[in-house]
Amino acid sequence: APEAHAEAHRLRAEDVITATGTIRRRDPENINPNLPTGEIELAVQALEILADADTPPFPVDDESAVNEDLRLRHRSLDLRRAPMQEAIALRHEVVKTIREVLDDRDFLEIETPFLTRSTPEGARDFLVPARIAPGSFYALPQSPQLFKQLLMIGGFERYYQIVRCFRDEDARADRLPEFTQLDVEMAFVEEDDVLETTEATLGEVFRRCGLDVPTPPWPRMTHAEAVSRFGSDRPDTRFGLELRDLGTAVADSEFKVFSGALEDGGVVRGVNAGARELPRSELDALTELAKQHGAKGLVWAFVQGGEPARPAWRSPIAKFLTPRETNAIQRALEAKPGDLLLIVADRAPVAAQALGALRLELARRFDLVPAGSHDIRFIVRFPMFSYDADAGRWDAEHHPFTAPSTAAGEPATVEDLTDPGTLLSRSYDLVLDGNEIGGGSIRNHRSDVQQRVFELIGIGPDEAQARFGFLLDALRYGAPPHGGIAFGIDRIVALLAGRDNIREVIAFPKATSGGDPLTGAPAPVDDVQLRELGLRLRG
RNA sequence: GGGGGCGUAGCUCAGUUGGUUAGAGCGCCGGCCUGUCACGCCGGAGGUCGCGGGUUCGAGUCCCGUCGCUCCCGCCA
Repeated sequence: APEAHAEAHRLRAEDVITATGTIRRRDPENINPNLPTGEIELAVQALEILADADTPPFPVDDESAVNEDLRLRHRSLDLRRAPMQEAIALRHEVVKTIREVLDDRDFLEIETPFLTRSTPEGARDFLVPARIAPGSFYALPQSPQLFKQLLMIGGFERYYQIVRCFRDEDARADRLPEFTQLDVEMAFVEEDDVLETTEATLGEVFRRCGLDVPTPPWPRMTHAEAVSRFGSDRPDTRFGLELRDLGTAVADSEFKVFSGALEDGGVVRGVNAGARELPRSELDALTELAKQHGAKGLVWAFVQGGEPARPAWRSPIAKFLTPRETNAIQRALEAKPGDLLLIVADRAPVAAQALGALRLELARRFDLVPAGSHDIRFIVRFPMFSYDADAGRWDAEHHPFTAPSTAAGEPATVEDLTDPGTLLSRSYDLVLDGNEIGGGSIRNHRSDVQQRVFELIGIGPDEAQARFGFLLDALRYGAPPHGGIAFGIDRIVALLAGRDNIREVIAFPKATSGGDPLTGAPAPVDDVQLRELGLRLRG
């Protein structure tokens, strides 16, 4: 209609309208194969503008790259864009699938408190000042760990919850101060029961969302193997560049960097980066990366051709090594002429982390991950404790409620709990393409074992009672063997959606700073509120 | 707490060894256009160069500080 046509001239981007008319086929010359609706059109008889829109601060389309801070400050506009619509819908599909599978298996979704008690240990707690008890604080949960154990003791043998958790620590691309996890706990189970439930649940999620991972059961790899071969407890196994030990090859070396590291109880390890010609500047960048991960330095060497007149290596340290040593290193790394070798001599964990990081960097730089390939595996048999040199004591590697096991992998009894350094734990992580997407453990259901674990990490009976008394008390009244696992929903959805940070799959995420650009939180509060809480600000 | 990157028009960016009046594309505004669908054509507006200080005859450019965003180390039981 002419009136509608005239009205349509007033329309601007993002106006909200109703249009009434007749759907009809387009004339053949007007068909647009690029549109889903390209074969039809609406002949408008009446047009009403329900709300007109100011010019948006950025293009509300699918392809324009826009500064993320701006997007977050106008999130309602940003959410209109197809990538966000798709990500949020995918997120819904993921949690819906999880609920269906677990419901079929007779799990109950049970809520646990958000206002709870601070148990400093691990991450920093978010605190909420308590009006009812000035000077005291609630803490937001870092996870429902203790509550779900109480549910097991309380006779709910299959629990899950899709739940927000809070940790007051600095953010990362895959980590924000508040995040969502799928929390699962089961009674009368051992490791394989939890892992099988995981395979059933996430296997179905991946199947429905079109992620091509192997059919369960998924591979299990020990923590020791992961660190040894890939320099990481969340190895990306989709490409080679595996780490090799060179300790034997350089055992008697005159080269002080190698011999010194070995004498100090450290290691000399290396990776064969393959036939790559890197300029000095990029080798320096790799050295810098190794240093950033704690290594004192990085040795690089190009293996030369076989001509007798040429030295074996082009490398700053070539002159410090005997032909026997360079040959032994080459054998250990299966090196061929032209290969670039990267070697780190340091304490074992440092060498692993540095070489593991170099390995990932090389994969990025040379695009070594086959397109469309995915790998999923459980990492099992973690160390139970790690020694904190600064604090001079042992810490639980996973958390102190994890059940220990002997070096042979058998469940540990109180009598076994003597040398913290040799103990493993009954814990497991789930790793997808080099990303940790979940982790859990079999717990201590015997209070004597639990008490002993606390002792080993320096928490005496009185302190344990003060902080975790409600759990220890409950354990005394007969607790079933139990264990569980928790998964990072944000990470899983981000991986499924192919996004490189979790903010892209959260409707209203915090920024990396921890602040919320949308609402301006955190923000000061007025004196009346502070007074009610019995708080006064310093300064 | 530490290191790297970014910050110039509404958006995305360019801006040389410091040098006249800071540019482009898109968007926006006005005009023309009844078959467009990344429309087209003509015209126009729009900039505290994140902020503060310094060096200099002169600073978007160099120096110091600071704020914001981001990636990483530390941290994340």
